[in-house]
Amino acid sequence: MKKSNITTLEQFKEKNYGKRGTKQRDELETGYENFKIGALIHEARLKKGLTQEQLAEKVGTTKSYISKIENNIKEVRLSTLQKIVELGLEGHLQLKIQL
Amino acid sequence: MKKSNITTLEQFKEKNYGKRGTKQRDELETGYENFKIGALIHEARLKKGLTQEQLAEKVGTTKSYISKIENNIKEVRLSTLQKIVELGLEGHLQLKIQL
DNA sequence: GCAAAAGTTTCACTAACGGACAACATTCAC
DNA sequence: GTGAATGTTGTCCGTTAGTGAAACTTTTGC
Repeated sequence: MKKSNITTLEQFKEKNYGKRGTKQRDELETGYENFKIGALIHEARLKKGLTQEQLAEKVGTTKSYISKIENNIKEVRLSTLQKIVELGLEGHLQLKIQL
Repeated sequence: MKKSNITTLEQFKEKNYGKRGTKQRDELETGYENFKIGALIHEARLKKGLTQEQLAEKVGTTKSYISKIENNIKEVRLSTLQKIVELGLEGHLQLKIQL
């Protein structure tokens, strides 16, 4: 495990993604493209300061699967994506259609 | 086809969903839940004044499948949802994660 | 440089699901 | 009521999302 002068998760997140409550810190969005979902999850995971293994455990899957999703090797099912976001990232998934 | 005093599609859409450019007319969003995606597509389709069959044809699928999606009998694949939104509804799909 | 942690890739496997097709039901205009 | 248009439902099948474990590579701390 990497050691640094940062001791709390909050410090980590604030340093890398700004203070809590800012859009930059709390919100991640993308126009949908297959190959961007991986990046979305990847970023969200880092913002939460989690390793793939930790995320996997919270969701009830394996780190190898998380890796494949982040690298867009497997397409995620919407229901699985929801599990990852809600259980793993403790966030909320939102869907928007612009006509 | 139902006949009425409305003669153009634009009139239909304006009457039922407001003027172009308004949020009410152009935007549909939902916190992700399985059973809400159907309603989202259903609403978007009506806003566009399309039948299930017309939508299906534009996307390259069948009306029976569209029906099942709208009624939440089948979960849509993300890639298929994208096709429906972009090809069928001529809209744009957006995905957001709230942490 | 070394070791440990984190991430990637491969392989084998299969239950579950997406999506097609055709038949059926409903709604609507007249 | 009747017929045409629209929407729903049952059945079926090929594809694939997801598992699990192991081997491998990259990154990191010291």
